Amino acid sequence: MIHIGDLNPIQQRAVLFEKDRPLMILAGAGSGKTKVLTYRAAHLIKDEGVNPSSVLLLTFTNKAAGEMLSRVQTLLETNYSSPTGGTFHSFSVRILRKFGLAVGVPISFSVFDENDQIETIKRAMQVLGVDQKAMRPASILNSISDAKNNLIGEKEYASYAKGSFQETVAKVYTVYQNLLRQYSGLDFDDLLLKTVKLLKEDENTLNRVRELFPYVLVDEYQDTNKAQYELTKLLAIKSHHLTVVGDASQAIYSWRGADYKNLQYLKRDFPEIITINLEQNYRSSQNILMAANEVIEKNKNHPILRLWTNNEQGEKIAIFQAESEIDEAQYILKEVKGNSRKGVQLSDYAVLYRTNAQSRVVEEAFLHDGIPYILFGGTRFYERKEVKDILSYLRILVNPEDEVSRKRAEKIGKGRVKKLEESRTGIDLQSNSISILDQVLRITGYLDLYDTNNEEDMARIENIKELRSVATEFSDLSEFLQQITLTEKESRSGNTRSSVDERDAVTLMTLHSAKGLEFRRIFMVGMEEGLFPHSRALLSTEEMEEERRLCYVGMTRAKDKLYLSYALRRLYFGQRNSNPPSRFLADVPEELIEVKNKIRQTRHISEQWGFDENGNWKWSPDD
DNA sequence: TTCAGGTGTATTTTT
DNA sequence: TACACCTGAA
Repeated sequence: MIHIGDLNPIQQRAVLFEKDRPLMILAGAGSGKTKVLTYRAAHLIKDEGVNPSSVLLLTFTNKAAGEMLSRVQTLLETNYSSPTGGTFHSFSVRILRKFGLAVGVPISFSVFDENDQIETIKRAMQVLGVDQKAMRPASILNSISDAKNNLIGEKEYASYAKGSFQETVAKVYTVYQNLLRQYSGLDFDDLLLKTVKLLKEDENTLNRVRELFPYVLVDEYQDTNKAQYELTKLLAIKSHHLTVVGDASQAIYSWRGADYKNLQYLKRDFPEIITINLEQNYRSSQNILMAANEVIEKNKNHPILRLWTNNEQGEKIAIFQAESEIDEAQYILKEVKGNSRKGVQLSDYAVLYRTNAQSRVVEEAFLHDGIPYILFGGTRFYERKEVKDILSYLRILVNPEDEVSRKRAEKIGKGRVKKLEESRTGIDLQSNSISILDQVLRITGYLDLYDTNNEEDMARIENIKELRSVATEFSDLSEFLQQITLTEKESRSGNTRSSVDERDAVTLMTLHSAKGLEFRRIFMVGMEEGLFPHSRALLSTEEMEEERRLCYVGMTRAKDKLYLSYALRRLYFGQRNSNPPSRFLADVPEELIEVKNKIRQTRHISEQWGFDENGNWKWSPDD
């Protein structure tokens, strides 16, 4: 038996719940959802005798997948092999490599990332003579991606298209798909789409895959899109061996096609599904939890778990009214420095903001005072120029049809591509990825482009070395290329900026990237109408609810202390604005708040703003 | 092939 | 304000 003594009774029930029945675990923030899911996987294997490789764990990020697998492994101890796990996308790649031919997917397809997609869209627009200034390729791609996420193919889209925009999209969509076929390329969305298509159309494969993975466990189910929903349904509808974990209140990716309603749809497709709610929170203080509850309660369109905790009441929520964005940053600085003397570490802090552009002011303040920080979300490793350059060489070797990569390679230098093509016959594509990579570097002389005395160039060379070390992990080149496009790597260069001890640093990131993480002390900055909630969400109830969920996610990251701040005047994209304080602030109950700035301590903030008796937004700063 | 200068655009970004 | 992208000239 696996040891479940450290779980609460409800968690235990979820872990031990009968294995042949579909189970939906609604798990609030900080309620131990990953713990429950990993324990359940371990329980199936160790106590129920399920073959480890028959257990399929699906998530959205490689990081989360990796962590789940290693946690299961720890629970199982050594004499068990690992369950199967990964992201929906990497799982799809594996299925398509093995069985994709049945729906016309070549084994060595290229995986097109967003950049490649845009390039292909541009090409399609060129073919059709669509003016790229009149219609932005990115917004066309958006519509196409949206359609794909909802399993709408180009023909079906064309039949629904209304108005000139959609009609153009429909045309581009068709040409785009033709180009992808020509290039032997699948974009991110196709990976899911084609896999669903394959399982729907080819019964042999469906049965085979069901045999291979009779037990399916999915984390963060509120983030699934239609394609992912269909995929899990296809896998589990017959066996009923499905466990999903999710929380509608933490759904913040609807703009990428995610639909928290999939949690409800599951009840329709699996009528015998049992729901277990995990509502005890182990992370936050009572005050933080109460405040977060009040904020999320305003949402009417989805179920809301009422979290509770045995933790201490804790400190009050600090609200700070800054004069400007610079003043706001100074406040953070002062607070961080003040507490560091009291034994609070820099790594206990995270500063969360709605938009990336907001990081700059905070960075400047930290930089000026020599406070080390880690900034999340720069250019991703596999999107760096030098990495993509080399990958484009490799991609044309594996898949000569890949015109997007060819174009990129030719931009580096036509001569180099020519040399590479001439040597093609001398390169054994069956040999190790790393040896092929080294041959490519030698043949193209790519490294000559960089000057070892130049600091920036050296960083690029470092990245290439990093890429080499990843290549050693894959023997098959085609598999290497397909998987790494779907993998985010921790990029070490250029992120930490300080000479001080690198391990202890404040974290700076967007609210979105904070999901799933926790910190002792959280600053949420820019709590202003138009910024957070963002101006784009102001007109739509749906989007406003998502902003509110985002606020909830941010607040529930904090264990001990939550700081909310806003600025009376803010310079944003070269414009000076005066935004009213965020409506979310007004939802935090008065008795949980301490107002940090001296100026307006006399008057309680909720008298200054909020909704008036007619439900209209009001704001009256007293100067 | 390279680079300077003009132009357009700026929400979030798991893969 | 800032920067990615495109264009055209050298």
